[in-house]
Amino acid sequence: MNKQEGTKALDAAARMLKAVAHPVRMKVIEYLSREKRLSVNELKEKLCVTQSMTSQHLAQLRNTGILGSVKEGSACYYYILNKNVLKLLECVKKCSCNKI
Amino acid sequence: MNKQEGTKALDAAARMLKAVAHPVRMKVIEYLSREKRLSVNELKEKLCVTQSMTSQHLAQLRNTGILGSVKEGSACYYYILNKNVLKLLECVKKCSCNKI
DNA sequence: ACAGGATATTAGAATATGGTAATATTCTGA
DNA sequence: TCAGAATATTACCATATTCTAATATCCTGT
Repeated sequence: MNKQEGTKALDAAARMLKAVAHPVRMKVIEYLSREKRLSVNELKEKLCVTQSMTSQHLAQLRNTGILGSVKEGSACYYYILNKNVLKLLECVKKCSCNKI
Repeated sequence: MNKQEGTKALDAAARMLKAVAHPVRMKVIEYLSREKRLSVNELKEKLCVTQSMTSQHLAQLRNTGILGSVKEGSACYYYILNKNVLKLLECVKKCSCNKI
C-alpha cells in the first residue's frame, strides 16, 4: 500500500538494462569485449550504421557509465568501463536463446 | 560494410532486455521469484500501482514469454515462465550496484 | 592558414512507451 | 438474474526513443 524504499537501486538497474537493450548498443559491447578498444570510425564500419548514429549510441553508453573514452589525436577510442556489463551480456544471450 | 546475419538473435535478446528494463516489471519478477505465483490483485497491492497498469505490465511480460498465467475462477495468477530471467535479474543487481 | 578527416551536436520527424481514465468482460454469490 | 469483484482492453495524452540530415568542432598534414 505504501510507497516503498529501495526504489533508487531498482531505477538504477532499470536504467542500465535500458541502456544495453538495443541491438546496436549490444553489438558495440560485444565488439569492445573482444577488441579492448575501438575508434568511432572502426565501430561505425563494423556496425554498418551512420557516423551520427554510432556517435549517439556511444554517447548513451558512456553517459550510463558503461563505456569510457580517450581522445588520441583526432580519433576517439571507446572501451568498456563497467566490466560487469559483460556478465550481463553473457547472461542475456543464454536467456534469450532458450525459450524466448 | 555489409548487412550482417545473427541479427535475429540479437534482436530477440534486446527485446527481452527491454521487457525487463522497467522498475515495475522488475519488481514483478522479484515478487514472483519469491512467491511462485500471484494474482493481479495481489501484485497490484504490492506494486502500489493501478489495476490497469498492473495488467498492462503483466501483459507485456507475458507477451515476451517471460511470464505465464492461469485463470482460476475470477482471478488470474501469473508466474515465471522463463526461469532464465532470474539469472538475468541477479546479474543486473550485481552490475548496477557497483560502479553504476 | 587551410583542406579534409574524425567526431560531436542539433533539429526535427516518426514511432514507441508509460500512464490515466473509462469501459468491457468474466466470474461468483445471493 | 443481478450486483459486484477481478481482470482486460481501449482511447487518448505526454514524453521518450530512434533515426536522418545538416552543421559544428577539433585535429593533422601541407
